Amino acid sequence: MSKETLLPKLAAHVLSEGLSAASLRPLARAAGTSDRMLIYHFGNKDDLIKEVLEHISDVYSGALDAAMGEERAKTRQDVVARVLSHMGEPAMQSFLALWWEIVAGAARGSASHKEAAQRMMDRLLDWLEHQMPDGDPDPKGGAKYLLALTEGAQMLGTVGHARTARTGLLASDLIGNLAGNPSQD
Amino acid sequence: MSKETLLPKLAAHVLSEGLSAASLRPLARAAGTSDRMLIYHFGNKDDLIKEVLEHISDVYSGALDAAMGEERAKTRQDVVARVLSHMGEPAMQSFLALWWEIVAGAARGSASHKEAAQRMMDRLLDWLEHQMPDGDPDPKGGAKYLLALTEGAQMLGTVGHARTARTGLLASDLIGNLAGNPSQD
DNA sequence: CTTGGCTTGTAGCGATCGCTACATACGGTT
DNA sequence: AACCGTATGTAGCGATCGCTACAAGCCAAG
Repeated sequence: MSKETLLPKLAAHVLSEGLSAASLRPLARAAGTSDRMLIYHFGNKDDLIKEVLEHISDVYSGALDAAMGEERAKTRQDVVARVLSHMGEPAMQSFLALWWEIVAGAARGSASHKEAAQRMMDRLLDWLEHQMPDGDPDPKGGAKYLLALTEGAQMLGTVGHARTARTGLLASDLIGNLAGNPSQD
Repeated sequence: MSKETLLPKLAAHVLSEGLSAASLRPLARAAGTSDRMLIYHFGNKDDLIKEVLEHISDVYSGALDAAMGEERAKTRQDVVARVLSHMGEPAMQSFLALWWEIVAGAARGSASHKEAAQRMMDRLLDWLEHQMPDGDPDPKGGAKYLLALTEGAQMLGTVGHARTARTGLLASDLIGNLAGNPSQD
């Protein structure tokens, strides 16, 4: 079984169980091989994780492409709503959990975590720029602004401050009418 | 040696080495005791970490109080500048690294991580409200808004997107003149 | 002085960690 | 047929993990 065959299964296991639970033997079991073979293919665990993260960031890029949305958003609030609904999908939950582990790794100085995180933010930023409304006065800067805002809101939701995040977005004066379904917390 | 004596040393070790490196024997060494005694005092590792995180969130509250600032900020951009300068201090770096580990733990479903994170955000939000400009039309909502925005910017900085964060803040139309020292990334 | 409850040291258990040594099997080249 | 590089299984190494059993020391109450 080749690396390329292994990577999707390894990625699936990392997504569902988390980086901190990703040790060789469980990973191998999930991929239908042995720890012995994982080391054989990837050299050592660090390089394995590195490649898995690269693989995941590629998959993530693909998911963004798929959600690229044929028609542009009309307003910045539409963009925010789109991001939130995209990240709120169940399929994104395990990715979101992994995301914070990657950020934590980057904060602790891991180069591979930082690279993976950087690539994903590059990609997300790019996606956001393409989503910006037609007549937006500053699409590039606005995308960066919305990136910070939505990521912060995302984090707040993760730690049980979804209500804070929601109220904060409403108070941004960009998102005047995000009416509808309430949220816990 | 009592729990109360131990906690600051344990907290210091967790801050400097990270949660993922916090195993009983190194923790005990750092606190001048034995793994045996840590279990004796705290029951098990989970409860130990829980108490350490509670302790740290108390210390963090204190640090916020100390930085409460005698005079109110004049504008929302002042508030953002204050937060950024506060979190940019070297003493805050290890706390920031720990923070993302806590968020990651919360995202993976750890109740104690989530509680600690919630408390810290409660406290930071409170601090932000007190920092809001005098004539602000919506201090409570505005604080939540600035919380999401600055936390997102913080995260971007952590993963090597400091420049993105900076540009995003500039483009927020609230932070029109954050002139001065440039930043990497 | 004795007793009894805190506190602590020593030793070790079973599990898991990343990784390696060694041997074997297979498949194509010469 | 002999050979050789790639792939794989089996076994185990030394380290670390969280935690526990057992015994000894300590110090105040009786």
